Amino acid sequence: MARVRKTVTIRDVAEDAGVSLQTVSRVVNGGPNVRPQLRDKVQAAIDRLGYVPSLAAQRMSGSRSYIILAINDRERTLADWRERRGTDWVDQMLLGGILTCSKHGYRMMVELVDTHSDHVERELGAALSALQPDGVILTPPHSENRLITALLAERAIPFARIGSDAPGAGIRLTMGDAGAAHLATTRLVQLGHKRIAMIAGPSQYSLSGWRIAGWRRALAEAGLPDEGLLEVGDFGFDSGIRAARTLLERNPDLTAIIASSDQMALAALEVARERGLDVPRDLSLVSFDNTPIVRFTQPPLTAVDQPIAETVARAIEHLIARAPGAEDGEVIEVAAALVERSSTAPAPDRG
Amino acid sequence: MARVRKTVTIRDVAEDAGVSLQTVSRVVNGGPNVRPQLRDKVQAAIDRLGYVPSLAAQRMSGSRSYIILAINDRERTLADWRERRGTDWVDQMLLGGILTCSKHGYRMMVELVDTHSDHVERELGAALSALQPDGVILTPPHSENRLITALLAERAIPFARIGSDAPGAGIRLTMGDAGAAHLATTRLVQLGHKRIAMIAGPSQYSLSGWRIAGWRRALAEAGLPDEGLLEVGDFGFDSGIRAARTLLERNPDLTAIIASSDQMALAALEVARERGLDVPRDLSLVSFDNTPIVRFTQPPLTAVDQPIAETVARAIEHLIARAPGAEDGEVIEVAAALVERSSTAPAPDRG
DNA sequence: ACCGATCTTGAGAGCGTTCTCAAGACTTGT
DNA sequence: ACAAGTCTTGAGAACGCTCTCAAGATCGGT
Repeated sequence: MARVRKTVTIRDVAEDAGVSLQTVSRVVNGGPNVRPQLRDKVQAAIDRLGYVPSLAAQRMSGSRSYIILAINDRERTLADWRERRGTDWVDQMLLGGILTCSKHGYRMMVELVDTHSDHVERELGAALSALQPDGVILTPPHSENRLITALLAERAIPFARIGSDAPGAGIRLTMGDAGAAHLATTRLVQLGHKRIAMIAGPSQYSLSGWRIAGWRRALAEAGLPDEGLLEVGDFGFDSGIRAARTLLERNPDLTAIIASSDQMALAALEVARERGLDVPRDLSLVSFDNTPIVRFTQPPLTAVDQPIAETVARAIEHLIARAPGAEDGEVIEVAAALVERSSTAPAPDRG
Repeated sequence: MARVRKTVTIRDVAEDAGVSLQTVSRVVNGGPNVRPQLRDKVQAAIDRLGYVPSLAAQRMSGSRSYIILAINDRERTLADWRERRGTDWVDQMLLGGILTCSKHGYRMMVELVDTHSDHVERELGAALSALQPDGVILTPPHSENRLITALLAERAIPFARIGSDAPGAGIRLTMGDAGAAHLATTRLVQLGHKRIAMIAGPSQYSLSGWRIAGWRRALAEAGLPDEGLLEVGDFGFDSGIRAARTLLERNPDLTAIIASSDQMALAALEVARERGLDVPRDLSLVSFDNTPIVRFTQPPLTAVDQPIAETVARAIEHLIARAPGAEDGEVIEVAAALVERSSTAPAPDRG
């Protein structure tokens, strides 16, 4: 039986190096005003003993908690997960978060919260009290929730809102939704398409509006109409089926669809198949999100890649470093990219 | 400007209820020996004030940290993520973990560790010192790593190893790999297949061996040969391409392949396509993992669904509850299921 | 009623860290 | 060489909680 090793504390290091606790603390935190010689001696002791400060104790002593909390929607996450749909937001956030946090000595935690329940405040409040995070990242639809932002403001916890339009406290980040929709639409225009429809997300999401705006602007610039070419879904597969059917029935001359989620794009692909339309020969398709599944459909889908991980990374850096310009109310835009695969092609020749 | 609310501490509750800190603590922790009347009074104060204990303070005072740490391989996770391949392990673990943890008042954190670097110990040691988790969950290949298990044993941190054969400390959990491979193979035998190949994972992974064993046993039971029908990949797409080509060239009468990962199954599908073989008419295909992508291929793949989330959930419950039978060295088996889709069919008639 | 055992409650220390503040060691300017 | 700063270091309190231990309240048996 190996003897259980006692935890190495700051006191052990102080004794080993023959200095006070305070000096060790200063060295650990890179504080100023420590003579180089002493600093080296302490650092040597730290390395030798393998000392790492206890997060809990650091938090206790009134300094930071070194925890960033990401809030996700429980219902949607669980549904995605249960149906093995791919929990894109969660893993993208988590990875972007973990990487960025660890770079700065922070940790990321994910909290699932019920958006629609009356006790959002209660649930979130409990998490905040327990964890006392140094920052919170809100994704849609939580980033649009007034109750939540008010709660965070009241507790003076810095937070970042991703994909929200609502003004107010907190840094805001967007993933260039309008620009991406504009880009995708313009690309389809270049390919000769004249009737380009959009299946949008629900209107409660600010990003739905941005995408519609980008699409409209591109159409207007090309002198193309948008009447009858917009349908609204809920990001899910079934809503995509309904929307795609409606669009294709109403517009016999439709040659391109932009869907506001991969699931809805998959649904559009399915509808095309059931109507005997070949993608991309008869119908071009662009989706939003670029989750792993769209690479393996037949054909692989052209998609707008949402830079979730990068956006979260940016959010975290502002949160912890209070990076220059991290004023409340500032808006940071991370650009999305269009990944062209095989679901887009020149418009069919209507000879 | 709303006034910033001060954190509610146990002291506030004690004052409000007119009792000592200790009594509040007992109520919060469900301690024994508190008169019902007093308990109710304290509970009322807790509810009124919205008190939630600080995790950091709890940890400090020598009790538990209420943190479960899951260790994942950094390299593999990052590669999966960068290529938008779907980080199945991460999100499945995370979700199973978050759900189970929150049910018991715990939190889950994910740590990415370099398996192949010499400083695994250093990296992991730092995480353990900082977080002081109450339990650690190890997935392959970390669950097979002696250095890691020794480190955890030395620090007396309970840990669970998923998918490892290596004896030693810690609870072990498997996802019924042998059984699942046996099940899949038997199903193919029932469909009339006589030449059933396997593309296995690397031999360092215990689960590779288990799957091969299950496959071999099923073949033996059916009186079928296994010579020349085994190829080894590294779970990745490219290795699957090589393995599938080799198998099909070497065995002209091959009618079924079981791949030990979704990526390798996708590769086999690709190879079938390039050789003009129709799946499932000419070749049946079964994959392992059942990540979201295999539902959207053409045809959708029959797959062994790895119950990662459930396994993690079980691991956590043993770790925190020290559930009955959580003896070190115990092995818990969670059964995997076969999800039949359209990549399997009766063996072609060799007339 | 009385004695010992058991319940219930509270007081005080301690967990590992950082914060505040004060004391001593150097500088610098004259 | 002396006063007035500036650096460097350390002592002690504080953070919010649970642990240990002791004191008072209550109970059961005679």
